[in-house]
Amino acid sequence: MPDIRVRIAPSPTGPLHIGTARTALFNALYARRHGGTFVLRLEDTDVARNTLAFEQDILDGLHWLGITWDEGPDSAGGGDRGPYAPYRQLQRLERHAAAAADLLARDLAYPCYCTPEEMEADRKAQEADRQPPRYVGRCATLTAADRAAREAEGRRGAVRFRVQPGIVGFDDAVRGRVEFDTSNLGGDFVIVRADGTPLYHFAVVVDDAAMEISHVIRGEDHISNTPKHILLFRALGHAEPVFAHLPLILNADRTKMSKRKTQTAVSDYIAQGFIREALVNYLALLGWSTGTEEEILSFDELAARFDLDHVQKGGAIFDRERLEWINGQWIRRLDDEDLVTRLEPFLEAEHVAGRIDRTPTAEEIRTVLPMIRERLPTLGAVGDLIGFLWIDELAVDPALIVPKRWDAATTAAGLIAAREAIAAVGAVSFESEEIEPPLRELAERRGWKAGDLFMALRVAATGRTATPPLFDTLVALGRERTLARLDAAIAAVGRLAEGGTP
RNA sequence: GCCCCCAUCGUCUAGAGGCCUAGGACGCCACCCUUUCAAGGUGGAGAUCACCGGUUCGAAUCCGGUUGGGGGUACCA
Repeated sequence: MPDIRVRIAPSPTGPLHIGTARTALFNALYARRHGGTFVLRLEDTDVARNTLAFEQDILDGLHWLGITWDEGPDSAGGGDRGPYAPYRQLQRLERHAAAAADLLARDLAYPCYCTPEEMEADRKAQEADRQPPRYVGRCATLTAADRAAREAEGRRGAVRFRVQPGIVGFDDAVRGRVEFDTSNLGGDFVIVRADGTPLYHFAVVVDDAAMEISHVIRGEDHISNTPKHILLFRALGHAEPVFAHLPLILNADRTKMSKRKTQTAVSDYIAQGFIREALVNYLALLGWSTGTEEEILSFDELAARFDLDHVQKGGAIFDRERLEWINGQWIRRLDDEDLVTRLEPFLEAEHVAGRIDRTPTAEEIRTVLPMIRERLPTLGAVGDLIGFLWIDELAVDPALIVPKRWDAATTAAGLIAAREAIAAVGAVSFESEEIEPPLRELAERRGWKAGDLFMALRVAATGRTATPPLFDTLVALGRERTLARLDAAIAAVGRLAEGGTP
C-alpha cells in the first residue's frame, strides 16, 4: 500500500473558518491514526482576494488548535518545509502551466477565445430555453489557423478541458459509490484563465498529483466537483486518490454554515475564551463519533480512535451550547498553572476595556482558581464572574442589596451587625472558617434566615446576586475592602430606608 | 431547471436484520446537595427511527418510490 498522504488546502481569502479547521482536524487525525503525512498547502491563486493577514490568521489558528503539519509553510509569507516544496500554489504556476501545455499538446484541452459577452449571451439563451447552463463549445473545433488569427489580433485564450461523454464514478470513503454522467458537467470547463493563472479545479489536481496525495478528505460541497477532478487526474496520467467527503457544518436553519448566520471565524471563538482542547474535541465529534459513549477526548485520544467509517453522512448543525459544555469540561481538567496562564490575557483585556481597574497578578488569579474553575463556561466569562475583585470604586444598586424577603431597614440593621462581626475577625485570621460561624450565629440570634443575610452581604460586597461562595469571596476581597464596601452599602441602604420605606 | 448528496429525540449522535418497549450526551424540567451561582448526583419529558410500498418468520437497519432538506451548477475557492 502506498504511503498515506493527506492535506488541507485553505485559501487565504478570509480568516480561518470553523469548517476549514474541522477539515484540517479530520485530515490530521487520519494521518496521525495511520502513520501518514499531513500536508498544508496554500491555495492562493485568487490573487484579488488573498491577503497576508488572512494567511497569518489561518496558520496561527491551526497552530493554536494544536494541529501540526508535516509539510508546508511554517509561517505567513514563507518557510516552506518538505520534499514537495513549494507549498503555495502561486509558486507552482510553472507546474500548472506545464501541465496545461501538456494537455494542450495532446489536444485534451484547447484555447478558448469566447468573450464574457458571448458567454453571457449563451447563458441567457439557455436560461430562456430552460436548459441547464453549459459551455456551447464554440472554440472546441477551432483550427490552428483560426487560433493563430485570434492570437494575431492580440487575443489571449483561456484553456478549456475537453469533457468526453461517459460515466465517471468513485468509491467515496464515507458515502460509497457515487457516479456522474459527464454530460451534466456543464461542458468543457476552463482550467486556465486568459491571464494564464490556473483555476482551483486544475491547480488542486495538478498539485495533489505532484504531492502524491493519497486521500482527499474534504467537505461535501466538493462532491460535485469530484468528477472534474477525476477526469483531470486521468488526463494527467496520475492515479486518482481516495475521496472522502465530510458532512457540512450547518447553521441553525440547516443551510451551509455561513458568517451571516453563525460565527465562523476560529479567532472569534479564541477571543471568547474557548480553549483548544474543547474546540478540537467538539469539532471532531461534529460529523464523526467514536462509536462508543466516550465524548471528552484529547487530540491523542481522538487520533487513536479516528476512522472514516464512523463519519456521519448528514450535515451537522453547529451547536454552541454543546461547545460551551465541552469547554467547561476541559477548563475543569486544566491544571492550575495552565489555567492561570490562559486566564491572564482575558483579565488583561478586561483591564484594557476599563471593566476592571487593574490586571491581577498570576498569584492573585491562582488563589481565586478554586472558586471560579467550575463556574467558567469560557475563559471570557472570568470578568463577569469575579471582576468585582479588581474594581476600586464598586457601584452597587442599593435596591439590589435588599433581599427579597427583607425591607431596607432590616437590611441596614443586618449589614451593620454583620459588619461588626466581620470586623471582629482579625486581619491575620481573615479566613472563611473564621468569618462564617459568627455570621450564622448572628442570623440565628436575630431570627434571620442565614441565606437572606448572606445575600445582602453578597450584593453589598460584589454588586451581584450570583457570585462564587460568599466567604471565599470576602477573603479574596480582603478585610479592609470588605469593610469599606459594607460601610458604603450601609450608608446607601440607610438612605433607602429613610427615603422609601414606611 | 439540471446533477449529486442526505434523512434516528429541539441539537450532536449510538445503531451494520432479532440484544430496540431505540441507548448516550447537550439543552430543558423536577428533586437532592446548598448562602447565591455553578459543579455534582438522581429522576423526568422528549424520536409512530420523514412517508409509502416491498424483501424477510422478523427492518431504524436491505430494496424501490415519494416527500423534505442540503450542496453543486463561474475565466471563485
